[in-house]
Amino acid sequence: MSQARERGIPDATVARLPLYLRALNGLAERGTATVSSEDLAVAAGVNSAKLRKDLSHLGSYGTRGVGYDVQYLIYQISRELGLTQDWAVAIVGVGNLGRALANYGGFVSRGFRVAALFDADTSVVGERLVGMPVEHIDELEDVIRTRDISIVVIATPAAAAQPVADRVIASGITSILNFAPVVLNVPDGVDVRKVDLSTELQILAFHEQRKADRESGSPIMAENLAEAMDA
Amino acid sequence: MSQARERGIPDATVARLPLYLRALNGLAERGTATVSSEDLAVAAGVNSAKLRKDLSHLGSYGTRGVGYDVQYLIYQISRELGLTQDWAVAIVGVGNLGRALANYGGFVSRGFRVAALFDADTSVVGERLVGMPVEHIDELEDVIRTRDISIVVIATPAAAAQPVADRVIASGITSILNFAPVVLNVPDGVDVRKVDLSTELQILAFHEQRKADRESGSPIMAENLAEAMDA
DNA sequence: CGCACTTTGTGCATGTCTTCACAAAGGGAT
DNA sequence: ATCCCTTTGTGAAGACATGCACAAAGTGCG
Repeated sequence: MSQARERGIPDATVARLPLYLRALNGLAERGTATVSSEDLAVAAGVNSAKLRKDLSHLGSYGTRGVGYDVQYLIYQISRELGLTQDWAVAIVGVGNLGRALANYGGFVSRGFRVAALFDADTSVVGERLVGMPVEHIDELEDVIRTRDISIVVIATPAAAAQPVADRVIASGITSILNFAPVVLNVPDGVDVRKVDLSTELQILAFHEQRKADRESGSPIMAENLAEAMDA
Repeated sequence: MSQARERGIPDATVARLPLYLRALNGLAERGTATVSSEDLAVAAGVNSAKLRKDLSHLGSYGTRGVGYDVQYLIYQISRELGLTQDWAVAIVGVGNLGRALANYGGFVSRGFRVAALFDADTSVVGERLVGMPVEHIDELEDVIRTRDISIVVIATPAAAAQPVADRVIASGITSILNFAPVVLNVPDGVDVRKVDLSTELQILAFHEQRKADRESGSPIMAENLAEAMDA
């Protein structure tokens, strides 16, 4: 049995568990009862050895010669990720992105509940969205405490992000999902995850450029030497 | 000098270059002419040794005893990321998320231009957004070719994402930014980057749960829950 | 010029992540 | 019960990433 359930799941593994969970939910919907690491790995788009090692960090939940019980594995991963409880989430900033997030089905479905919406713009305050009224940012501290919010999503313009972060941290929040394109300055013990649209595009552009270079470009590359000389 | 500009910048480095670029742009706006690796590292939220090693992969652009010239470094990173040219981007799926993306200032500002918007819903087609009409998804292949689109952003519902991916790849696209919560199946040579809202939340929940466990919790409880589930 | 000071660029050690490859474990058929 | 087949869980090796610590390189002052 070894040290399977000792605390300390690698970050890289934690980052992939949601992926496995989604693949498993897909299988469950199609009525699949058990799945091998090989099949699940394909569904999740990873290498099967990696998948097995990842799952081994949670415990020994497979059956040799058979595979993993889909429902049981869903439960185990959900529990490990903390999705067997409900997390109350607040969204700050109700622009297009905030609306997209609020409407996003995946939020509500599994473990997360949008419990508050905030904006600084008084022409938006009062509007109802997914059954919730948009509240003024002045209510932030009160609402976080009274509604037991534990995760805050920042979807404000860049300039507003740091002040909002400071305020929610002062109210006891230690988990922030930041969509604003700034590096948030936070004290130890506060987790910030950043989702950045333009960063992702820039990484794509880098690879796209390299592909273009490879095709038409560098005379130094051996494959192209012959053609370069023909010209 | 050594082998600075040989091809092969580590992925981890590429992923951080956009971060440095943003920090540098912030400094440039405030009129800073040069910056040390230490100060830039703080602005970008990384370790200064890592920053220097990352930059060393691009070449030797610093001056010992002084630091880096802000404007020059901005140019060098931009060039490496391929931002000195304009990339025509198409957004497929004009729901709240698609609108948020289209309106997002960061897109246009630096190297990227929204050149087409598509949706399958005929009640959305024809609407104008950031000066572009929303076009019907049937036009996808034609527009990609005639407008020289090189990057496609998928912001559709989950079920539509794979068919859209298949079609854009058949039209010659090799760079996709996917916001739909599915693993896209693509041939070799096609780059897909995935942005997943619920994955990020789940990772936060994991860490939040661990913080809670550490304060108040018995580590044995989890084991018992699992057994209760078996019954 | 020479010296003191700053800051880069990098060799090296350390740590983390990935992948291979296989022994051990279970299922099912005869 | 025995054998064969499938599939897990993991030790070990390799690849990759990080961070320390310092020599080399530059600035500017006296």
